[in-house]
Amino acid sequence: MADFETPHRYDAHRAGDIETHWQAKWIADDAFRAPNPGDPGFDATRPKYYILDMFPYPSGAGLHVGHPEGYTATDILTRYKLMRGFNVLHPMGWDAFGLPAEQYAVQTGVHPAITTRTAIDAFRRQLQRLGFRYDWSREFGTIDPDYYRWTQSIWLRAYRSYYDASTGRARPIAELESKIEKEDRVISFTVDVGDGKSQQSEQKWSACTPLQQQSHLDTHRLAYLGVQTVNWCPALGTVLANEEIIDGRSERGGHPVFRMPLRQWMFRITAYAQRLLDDLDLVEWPESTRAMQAAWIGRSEGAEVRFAVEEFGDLTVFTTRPDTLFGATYMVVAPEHPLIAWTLARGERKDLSQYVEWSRNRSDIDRQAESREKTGVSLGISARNPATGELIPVWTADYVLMAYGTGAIMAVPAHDERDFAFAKRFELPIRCVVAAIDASAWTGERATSEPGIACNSKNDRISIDGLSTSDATAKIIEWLHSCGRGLRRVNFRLRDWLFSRQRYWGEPFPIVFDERGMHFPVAESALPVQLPSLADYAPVQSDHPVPPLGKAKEWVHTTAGEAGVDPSMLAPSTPVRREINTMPGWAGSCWYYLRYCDPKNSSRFVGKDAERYWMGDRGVDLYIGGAEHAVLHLLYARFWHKMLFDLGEVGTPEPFAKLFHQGMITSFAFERADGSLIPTDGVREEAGTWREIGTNELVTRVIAKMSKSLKNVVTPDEVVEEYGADTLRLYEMYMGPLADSKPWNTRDIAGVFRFLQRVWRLAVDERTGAVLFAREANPDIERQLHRTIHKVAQDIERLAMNTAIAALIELVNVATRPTQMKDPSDGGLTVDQMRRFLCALAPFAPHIAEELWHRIGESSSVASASWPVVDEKQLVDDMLELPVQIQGKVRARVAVPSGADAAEIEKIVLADRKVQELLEGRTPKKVIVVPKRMINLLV
RNA sequence: AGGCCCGUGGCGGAAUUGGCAGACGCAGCGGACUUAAAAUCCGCAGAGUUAACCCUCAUCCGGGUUCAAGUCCCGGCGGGCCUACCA
Repeated sequence: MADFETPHRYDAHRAGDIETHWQAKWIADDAFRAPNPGDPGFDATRPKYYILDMFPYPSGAGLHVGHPEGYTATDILTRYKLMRGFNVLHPMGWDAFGLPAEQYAVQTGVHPAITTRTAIDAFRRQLQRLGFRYDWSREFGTIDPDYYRWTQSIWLRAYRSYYDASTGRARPIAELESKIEKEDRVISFTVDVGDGKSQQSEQKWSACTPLQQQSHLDTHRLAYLGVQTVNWCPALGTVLANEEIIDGRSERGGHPVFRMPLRQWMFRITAYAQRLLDDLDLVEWPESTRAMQAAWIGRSEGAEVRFAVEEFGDLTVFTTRPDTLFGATYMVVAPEHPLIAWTLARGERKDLSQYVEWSRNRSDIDRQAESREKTGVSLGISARNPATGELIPVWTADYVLMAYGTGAIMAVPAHDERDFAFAKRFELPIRCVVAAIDASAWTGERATSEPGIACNSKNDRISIDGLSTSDATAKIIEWLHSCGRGLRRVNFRLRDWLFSRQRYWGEPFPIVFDERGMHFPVAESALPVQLPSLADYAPVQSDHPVPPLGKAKEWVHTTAGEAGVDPSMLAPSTPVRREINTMPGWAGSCWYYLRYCDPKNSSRFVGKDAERYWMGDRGVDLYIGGAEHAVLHLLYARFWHKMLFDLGEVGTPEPFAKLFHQGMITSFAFERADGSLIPTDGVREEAGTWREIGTNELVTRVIAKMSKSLKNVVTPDEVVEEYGADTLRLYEMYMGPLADSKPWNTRDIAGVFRFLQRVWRLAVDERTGAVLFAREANPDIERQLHRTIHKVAQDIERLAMNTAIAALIELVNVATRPTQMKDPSDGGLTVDQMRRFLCALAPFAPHIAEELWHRIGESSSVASASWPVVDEKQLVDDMLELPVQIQGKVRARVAVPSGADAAEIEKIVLADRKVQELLEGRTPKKVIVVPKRMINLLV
């Protein structure tokens, strides 16, 4: 409350008035619009800067104070870069399709089309109240048909493309098709044989049915229909990508997930595995994120080795340790491996079929719960070890995964922990074939997987005994190759990306099926395929996937002409059914940063000129968002971008040049002696300690995530109400380093609020409202002003907003007039100094800066001012006080001219009376001088 | 279990490249103003010792490299994140 004596004080009410006034004015003046090349007002002489916040997912709960942290940082940088003469693109929009919105809708009974719009409006309102300088004319949501029309279009491009391994890039599949047709190649394809089972077959292209031809092409398309073992989550009523599963449960909701084979739309992201790995070198990303992506891609080098099985043929394994081949005493195949079906077909094997059935129905959680006790069953057949010539037994066990490598392994129990545990459990032979480097004897108590020296590894034709692991590996691969039993191979952990979801709230696929089961794309001109409005959109909880779109019967069953299939592919009257799966939540966020460059374009997903200009040579200049997207979103978006790059649609190989993760904003909670947590309102403070209300027991303050149950959630709205948006922005940035996780402490907010009050008082008389200036510039303040502006600029560039603000506070503290000062023009800043100071403050606290800027007589916006020029001469002192160390301890300080070189400094210091006293007549044996830093005397 | 990151006053943090540890803010203490309080302004403020200066100790613990270590290296302890049968 403004005191009656100081009616012109900067308080929460005044802050609110100032902020809403300027926010309305900025919007009315269209001040945030960033023109594109060719637009009026576009200045081609300026360099571009594209700064992007991670796509927010507007939830019904609205913003909490964690959201604006990254947004405030990008806003500061945006405003700063504009003042530095850049054309800045800083857009905002909404990622609004997907599971959370749909689940919220199911819970509340309100259609997701309505709940998402409401949530978006609330988010936008809250963001605008903080004064963020987004170009709102570029705003869109992934649920806008004008947007998802292009999401579908890009998907179609992937559908129409294949990865050409010879050139290492994506190309139109029509090229592949005409080549196969011309050469009339023998092609392989899958035929359904009923019962959901299928078979591989092959013959010449010309002899194939169109369905068989399509089945073959599907094995090349980048977006393809394939049968995969999927992660089925009955509770969510949908399948999930591997990336969406944590500890065997769904990332959202923590429901159990089961594996089952299903025909689904996939993305051939594995084709890009090597490039996705290699190009991590092109980007300026946090090391931890690059490491996580590399680990997810999971490249391993090794060999493929073929073991002969009587009558069946070759059983192929992948191994990273082919040098241990002589130690392979048994083999294991995954329960889903074709060898199992083959074995079962040859005769009744109840134990085997029971094991396979049991392991298939076991969720991943069960597997983990049972602490990895190895289970398995022998197939009762043998394979020949190509190195030893021995027949070794073949087992099946669920510790071998069908989805990795070939789904089969050679087991080397002496040198692999898992194989060792299995061999012990089932009493299988263990043979040491790698001796330790230190020549210590193998104890047989545990597997040794470290590299060493090969031993017990020779036959009539080859010996690798005595070779190091790497030499032995090279030699055995060469030998395997020469006798046709194996070859060098690189394997990736990355698997193809499952892109279908059995949910309602997502982009429909632009695809239809005819009665033969062939799929046909919807023509570009017929896009978007609109999501039909469904009253009952709830997922169907069941043991088998039932997509809710199936309920839109009239929409599903249509004709090729109605659906928009090119008449040259299918006659318009042909009855077809639409694809009823939808795309996953990730789809829309894979390319939104491109759409921002040219959001209204109705003929392309992004205009070429706009894309070339804003994306430049390296893509988005700075991308800020949470580390939780380190793998999923960032990997998917890179993959889409690379496809578009190959197809000539975008100009950069990578989408995001520089990435930065802001830390999490946590909160305080209180912990009892037994470790249980107490909500914030159940505790009172008493002389620096905290006691639980009621029991009066001492509790300790701990850092915890903000959560409803702990009653420690803080929303931007309440902070804005109490202090204003500028204070909130300042506090969020002042808390600590942007990258760190830091606790919200409501008590500390007062500090930055008081700072803004001092800024205000520096320029405005609180009693009269008159503007105040110093009559003349104080040279010390002038010097510090230059230094402050210099430091603020440097700190913003490295996103160290906290120290930039500290520098601004220091300056204001120095310039503040003492209460006793009778004539305000005896202190403070001159109008010219005030102008420059406000420029430096404006990126952080744009509203108060704008208000004062106008009060001191400026008419245009402070945001369009140029960043103040710093006089280099003001940054250096004439004299420096150097610490003088004797034996490495600071004992004195000596003033030296700042330009003095080492010899001069030594002379001055040794001549100093205090130094001579401390030396007591001793002569230094050694003198270390670091100009501008310190001097160290050793006696 | 493995990989990565982190550990600085009562609290949030600063120290950008190995060079004066603790900037700035919160909380605290003292003073000025006031009849008084709030607000404001001016100071103090790592710990020990001291009237004060000095001095000693101090960046989780223990070693090491260096003229010099919060910063680099090795080994512990504590916390966080990621991965988790990937052959």
